[in-house]
Amino acid sequence: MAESSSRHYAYSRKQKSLGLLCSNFLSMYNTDATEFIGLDEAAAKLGVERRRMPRIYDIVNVLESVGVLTRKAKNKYTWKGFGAIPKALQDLKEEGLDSNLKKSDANNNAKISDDDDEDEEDEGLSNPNTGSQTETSRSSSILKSSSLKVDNRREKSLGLLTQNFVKLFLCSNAELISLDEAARLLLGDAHNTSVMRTKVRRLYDIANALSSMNLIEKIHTVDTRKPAFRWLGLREKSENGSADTIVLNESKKRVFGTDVTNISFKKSKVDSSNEQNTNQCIKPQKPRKVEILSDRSCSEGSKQGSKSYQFGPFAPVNLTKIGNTENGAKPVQSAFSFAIRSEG
DNA sequence: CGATCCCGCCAGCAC
DNA sequence: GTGCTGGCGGGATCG
Repeated sequence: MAESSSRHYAYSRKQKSLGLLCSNFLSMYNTDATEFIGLDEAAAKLGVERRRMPRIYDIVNVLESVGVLTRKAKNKYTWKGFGAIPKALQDLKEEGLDSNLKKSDANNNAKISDDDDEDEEDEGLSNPNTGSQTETSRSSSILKSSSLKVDNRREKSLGLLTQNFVKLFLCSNAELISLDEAARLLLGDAHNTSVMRTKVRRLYDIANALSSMNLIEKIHTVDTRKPAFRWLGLREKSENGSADTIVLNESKKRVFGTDVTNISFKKSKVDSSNEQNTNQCIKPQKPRKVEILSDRSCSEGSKQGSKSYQFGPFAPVNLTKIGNTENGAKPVQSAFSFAIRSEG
């Protein structure tokens, strides 16, 4: 139905992309009338074949990680809506910061060069609102050496990876994060290509889903080949939203891999095949124009007073720039101890 | 068993 | 051509 207007080709991968599917999913359910969601029903309405059911699971897992959904039972979810995102993000942020503080507490607070990057407990990653918990092995101590088999899958789940990815933004002063650096941070460091590639692959899925929610946005730098993602969070823009200009001052201009000297903006996927969606408070896929100046002291912090969860001036530590993104790859000190997990 | 969903091959597509 | 993107589905795991 209704092929994309920009290209006249019959088939385009973008029509089946995860991001578009996520947008359609949100458009369909982003109404206060929504209460429960059945996955079979959702798949049928969205025209998703049985074979591509895993894509539905992918989306749902990402949405659940930011509080939009809550798994109720098999094939059944409760719709929380975008209004639940701030709380979920706040919890995520606290978890991330708390995890970092505990980690660096042992040593002096000056440096964080932790030798052992495999001791961190995985609690603190439990999902925020757990009305009726059935599992959540909250072993808040080091006595979790028995049920490794069960936790192993959870550690690699898309949902957990999503939360850790979001924490990267919430708990750091980084303005932009590329998927490579995110993968490197989330893995610890120095991994073989295979593991990295797999992790990056998952991050693509997550980033696309988060982009469709406008929580993040893709940015292309002119220097490097690789793009990065910028955290948008929940910002209430004027509904007009015409050519918002966002200015980054000098201090925020640090990226994980690269200097942000010139940034060309690029509108992420977003095609027009998506028909009219409801005029809710938050609609997926809004075009945005961003311009980044070289240096200009904008109003620091306190972007919006009413909302919280914006970048704090604090930030853990040493998330300064890495030397080079290329294979010279300085192993960044793992400031995010919550995410590090060395499988083996 | 069916429901979930992790993994990574390999093709599409933007430079 | 290079290499970033990401559809796709096999197969492992869960309940």
